[in-house]
Amino acid sequence: MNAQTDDITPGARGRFERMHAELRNRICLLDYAPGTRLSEEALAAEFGVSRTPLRRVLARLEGEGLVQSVHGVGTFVTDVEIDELGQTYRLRLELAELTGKLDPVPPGPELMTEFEKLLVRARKLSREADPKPYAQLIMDFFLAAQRLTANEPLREINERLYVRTTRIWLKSIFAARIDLAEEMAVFTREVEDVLAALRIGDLHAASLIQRAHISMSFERMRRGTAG
Amino acid sequence: MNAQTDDITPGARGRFERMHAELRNRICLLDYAPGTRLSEEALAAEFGVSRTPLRRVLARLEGEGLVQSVHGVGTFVTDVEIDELGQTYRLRLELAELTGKLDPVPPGPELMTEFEKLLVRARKLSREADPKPYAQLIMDFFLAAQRLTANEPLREINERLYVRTTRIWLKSIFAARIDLAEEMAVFTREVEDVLAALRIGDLHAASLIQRAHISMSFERMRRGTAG
DNA sequence: GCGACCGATGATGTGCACAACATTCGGGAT
DNA sequence: ATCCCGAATGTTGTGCACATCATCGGTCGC
Repeated sequence: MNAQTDDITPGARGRFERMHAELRNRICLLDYAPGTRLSEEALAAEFGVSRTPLRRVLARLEGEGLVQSVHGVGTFVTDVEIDELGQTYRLRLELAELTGKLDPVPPGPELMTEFEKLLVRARKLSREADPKPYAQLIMDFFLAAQRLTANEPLREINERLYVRTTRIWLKSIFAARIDLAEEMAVFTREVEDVLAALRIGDLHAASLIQRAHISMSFERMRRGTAG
Repeated sequence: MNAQTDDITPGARGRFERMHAELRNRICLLDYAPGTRLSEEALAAEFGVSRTPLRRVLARLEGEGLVQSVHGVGTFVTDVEIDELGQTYRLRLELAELTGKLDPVPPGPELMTEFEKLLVRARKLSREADPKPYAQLIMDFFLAAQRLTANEPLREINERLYVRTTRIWLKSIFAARIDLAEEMAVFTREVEDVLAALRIGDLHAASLIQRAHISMSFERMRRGTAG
């Protein structure tokens, strides 16, 4: 997810980072839905390594709360129950606002261009059966917004909570109860509003907008899942 | 660090948890100072296992930012430079206050008793050459304060940031520039004030007091280290 | 027929030998 | 004397065989 993740670092460390990033992406983009069993042997064969280094990757993912290994049964992509999801979202609300207050970094022209491209992508994205483009767009927007703070620990924590919750939210969205087109319209509006705030240099406002949208999107999910 | 960490869970999971907790404690209590090299073979022999499961523990610790492994060189206890330390402390300030606002849990009589015991320990603790009792007391106070919120993700993140920073702070304290007796007097005052706030049921005030003390203690460390 | 037991099966966990890598130290050419 | 190269050493990383565990299905006893 970080910038240096996708480069072609040689050696053992590079292999580890690439496998880790790849598996995390698959989990976040719902290639592996919550509950899916991950075969160590199959993944090891796919990446062309033995089980040993792959298991190290899985151990890291387990530390991040994305998978859970059970002796003699398998390693499964974690799911998150509604209670903990609510706690996490309430925390993400506050952290989103902090992103605009703690070590804020005014966006340069290239970052502004990136936000504009994200807005174009959001407007173009039509109804799709595959959750992947949605997940990718929303994650790219999240990552772009992360660049508005220089506080590295805050970014790390934000990412940590993001990958644990958004895939669950995305899964709920596609589970049917929620109107997908409306959800994307709301998201497009969020990008527009954040972009407007950034154009006048008000980072705190941008973070408040995101805070509001995180809150509302969770509320929509909660209502859609409950009925 | 959690309650279920120190129980005697059998099987592979239990061994892992126990080794992990033990090594984390040693790092946090400065048994292994920043920069120390950890020998996989020696630790494996000590715990009576082979290198394989021990390496899994080290991988977890690396994910938590407590150690770093370098191929062909060794795994070393991490140090934190002043810049990132400042970022982390600024973040911890905000999170400390959140602990009083997000899912607050009024302390029961047993927790109040624990705080009172901590106050007694703080008052008794005289000048010592060994940092361990100080580290243990401060950590116990931190853990007790964590029980004032039911927000599990917040607690997890608080702990994560705590273990990464407090050992560095403690190391600086014992590096000489800072008056140890005065530092402990300030800490005792913090426990007293938090206890007073809890007695009248004002959890937000308790969190604000802790926020203030985190800020001030970092400032004292910064000044002591800079000169 | 039904239930309990047990063996087969397939998964993760462990131990060990070896590979890859970085550092260090010593010897030889200049 | 100095610099460079390479072997020796010690470390983490990898591959593989086996141990341990949970699950499932068949079979035996009742």
